[in-house]
Amino acid sequence: MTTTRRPTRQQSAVIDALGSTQDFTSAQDLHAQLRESGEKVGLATVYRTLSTLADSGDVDVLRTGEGEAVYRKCSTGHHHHLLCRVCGRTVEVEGPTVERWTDAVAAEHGFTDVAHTLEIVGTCSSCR
Amino acid sequence: MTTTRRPTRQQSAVIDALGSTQDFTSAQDLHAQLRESGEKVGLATVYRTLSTLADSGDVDVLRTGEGEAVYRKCSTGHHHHLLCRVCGRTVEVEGPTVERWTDAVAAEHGFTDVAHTLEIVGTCSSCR
DNA sequence: GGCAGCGTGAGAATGATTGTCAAAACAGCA
DNA sequence: TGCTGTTTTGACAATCATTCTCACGCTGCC
Repeated sequence: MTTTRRPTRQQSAVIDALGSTQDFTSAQDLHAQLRESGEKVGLATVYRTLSTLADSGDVDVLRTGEGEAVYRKCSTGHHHHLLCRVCGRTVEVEGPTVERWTDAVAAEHGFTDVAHTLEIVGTCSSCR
Repeated sequence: MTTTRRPTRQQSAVIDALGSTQDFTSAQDLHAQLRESGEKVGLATVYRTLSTLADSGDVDVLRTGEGEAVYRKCSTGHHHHLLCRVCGRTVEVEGPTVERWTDAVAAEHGFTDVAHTLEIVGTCSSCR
């Protein structure tokens, strides 16, 4: 993967399937979905494509309470997730405060090219 | 589990081990740690104890990026890590700002029993 | 002592994810 | 168009955390 290549049929299928919903979807579900719609894509390929996309920041990844990785297309803007530990519901939140703080702290310690991940887990009002 | 019972030796060992650090610790690590310190506790028991504690809300659980469950004794005052992506050096940082912000955001969305993870990755001054 | 009930632990089972490797698809070139 | 080296794919095996199973031992009670 030295250069940017045109996505293959399988990769496009994965991306399309992911784009067809707003929800977080697991690799397994995505694979089953592709199967049903007639696309022949191997499970390993689904995983490979997803992790590549995740690496390049084109999709969001997080873990459900059961430890399953779930993915969602969401390219615009950097944001964080508020996750319910009971029902798995997620809320997207933005935090200029945090962005500024992390940058400041990193700079203070001489770090550059800073990236960060922040995940908030709690119990949502309906699962109380 | 109809009545509250006195914790067994094994359960106490797990609780103590968990209490001996501020960090989130995986069940596997906890088990290894107990082994090293001479406590004979089965892995299954570590898992059982941890999930019981988690259920009763005595510990926080969340998932690492690798899908490992990590546990921490519920308390305030923890820190985050600033990680150099080149040399792997880590710096511990504290952030009342972030703590306050996450709590506020969570509350705003009706979330309770909030925990969070924040990791900052960058390039440190010597690896520039 | 003897019995009942629960916690324990070794190892098997499970399920998601990753690794392996031969075959297929593809790009560039003659 | 046919050839060749490279990349991607996919069936399957391997891995790893976690959960399940079930015989065994401990504790309290008669």
